[in-house]
Amino acid sequence: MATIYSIAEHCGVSPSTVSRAFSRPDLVRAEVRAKILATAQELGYQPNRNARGLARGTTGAIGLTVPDITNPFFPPLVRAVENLAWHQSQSVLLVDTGEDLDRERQALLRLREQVDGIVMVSPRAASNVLRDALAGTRGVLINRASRLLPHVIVDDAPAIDVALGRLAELGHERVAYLGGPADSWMNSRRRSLLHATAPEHGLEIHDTGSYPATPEGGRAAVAALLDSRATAAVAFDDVMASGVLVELAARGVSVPSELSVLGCDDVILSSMLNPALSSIASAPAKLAAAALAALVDTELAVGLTAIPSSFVERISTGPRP
Amino acid sequence: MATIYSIAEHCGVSPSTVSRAFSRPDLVRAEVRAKILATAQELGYQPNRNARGLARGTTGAIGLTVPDITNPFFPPLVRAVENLAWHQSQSVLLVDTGEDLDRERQALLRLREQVDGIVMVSPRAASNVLRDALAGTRGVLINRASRLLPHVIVDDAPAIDVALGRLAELGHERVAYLGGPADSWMNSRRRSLLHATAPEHGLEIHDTGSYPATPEGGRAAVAALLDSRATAAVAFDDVMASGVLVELAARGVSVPSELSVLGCDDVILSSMLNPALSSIASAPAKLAAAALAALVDTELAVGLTAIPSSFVERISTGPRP
DNA sequence: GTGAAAGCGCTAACAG
DNA sequence: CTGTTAGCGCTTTCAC
Repeated sequence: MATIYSIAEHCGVSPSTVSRAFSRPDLVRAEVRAKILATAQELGYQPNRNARGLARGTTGAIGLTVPDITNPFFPPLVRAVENLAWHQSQSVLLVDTGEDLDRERQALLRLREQVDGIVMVSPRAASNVLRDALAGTRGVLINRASRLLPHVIVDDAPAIDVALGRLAELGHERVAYLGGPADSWMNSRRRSLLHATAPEHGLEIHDTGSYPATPEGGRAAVAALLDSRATAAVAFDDVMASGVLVELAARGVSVPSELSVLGCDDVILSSMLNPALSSIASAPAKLAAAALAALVDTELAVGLTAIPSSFVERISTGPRP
Repeated sequence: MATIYSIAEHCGVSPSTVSRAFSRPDLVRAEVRAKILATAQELGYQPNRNARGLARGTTGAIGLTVPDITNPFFPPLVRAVENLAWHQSQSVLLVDTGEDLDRERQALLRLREQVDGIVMVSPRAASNVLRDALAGTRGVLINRASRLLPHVIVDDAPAIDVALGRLAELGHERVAYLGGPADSWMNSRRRSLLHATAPEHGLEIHDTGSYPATPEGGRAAVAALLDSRATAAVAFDDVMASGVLVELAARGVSVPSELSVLGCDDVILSSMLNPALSSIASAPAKLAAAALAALVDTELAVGLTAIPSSFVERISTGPRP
């Protein structure tokens, strides 16, 4: 394997010069540098990251923890993080915590030794636990406020405002909120935004309770939804909403003519459903970019970056029956 | 930060003893070991992986490249790989190549320096390019045969046999195959399996051509499908099939009463669709396990591990109209 | 500009 | 069983 030594020998210079040619090119005479880079190329040299990391105290990698990559909300986020990291020559260490708080903590302990910073999606863990597990390693929370850690969240306010406005325009008066997991930060957030925004549009919000953020959760919520006499429903996320659509179809309730349904997150899935789901869209690429920025920007010691969401109207929403 | 030196000092032993206490516990007297482990715990010691990697020539990480993690086929696979790796104290470096062959090659060059082995999902790249980029680093291909690299593929034969048998039983005679990307290995494989298996069930396969493996690809395939006068259609994958369902609904063709539709891969999505999609299921967890095993098992120098698939019948398939 | 030398934290012979 | 001694490949003063 090519090392700076083999290159040095090849070029008749010292290893330090080769090292400089890569890390501080300006400190090396142009022709020497050119020669070094050329033979590096030729020998297929790739710096050994362990060695570099050991010497520099840095790793060239960032950690990314998600609760369940199988949830369609995450892949676009992971993809965006990976992409951005790639372009800054960083690698991404991914860990799927399986919604297991203890495993999540373990993962942070393990990751913090091998990365320069960690992006965490953790809707449930107590943030002091996270802070302690990080032990000084830079960490950024996604979609979760915290007084202890920098965080980046999608701000659903604008989209919720638009969505409710649109529902009002369509003649709806009573809107049900099909809640997600009670301990999820985004769930509380969405619920309170709905309640806060509804009056401005002359709408009434009816809470149907908390359900798992799964298709089954959505199906289970339908009974309460039908009882509520609401003419439109907002589900905690699109995955739940998919279950709602399935269950409504099974019960012969047609969407949107008898009932309007909207989801949140606008995952890829939403446009594949039948009827295509109207949704409150987060912007995963922006979330990722903000998170990565916050990982570096120490100004933002414990700050918040908010990414505005938008409302995507498809065909699961229509006029009040 | 705690190191083996601080622990050694703390315990009045030499650094090497501390090192052994972790890597070769049997070589250290029990009480000494206990003391070391205790103070390690107390000091919050975590071995520095760069140092360890440098000294051992090993990294404790494996690479995983996927073409597009946003495709629902991949998250369960990624999850399974990550999970298994976790339990063997390995980390996973993920890279999403964005279906870009050149970027994929770059990624391998970069990864090979920082991992002990690479699991690649690469339906298109020439396998000699992959082999060269690996430059000796152990690499395993998923869902793609190769004479140059060890590989693990799902063997669709059993499930296709069952599925076609079932279609025959339901009275179908003419089945359309809605092909995926022409250069995808799995696409050719599925097509030939269908053609090979159909006669045994008295079925005729009609190829409708190649389409992108996207919902739009599926929608686009519908025209040819309807022209084909087939009464059942197998799509290259579930994502395409979702588009087929959408387009059929738009055209007022009802599934399964007028046309049966099946997908491949059985991604999570499939059960959320309306009607729920019958699908030829790969077993991502088994794929992952086999791939990881193949990464270690040098016996399997350039071998093949086949994972049998199964047929999941939902409600998009029914009797011939 | 460039080289020599020390060291990042850990492992792995090699002696005892 | 345990300590001593070299490195692993790269970065980084400090001289020249």
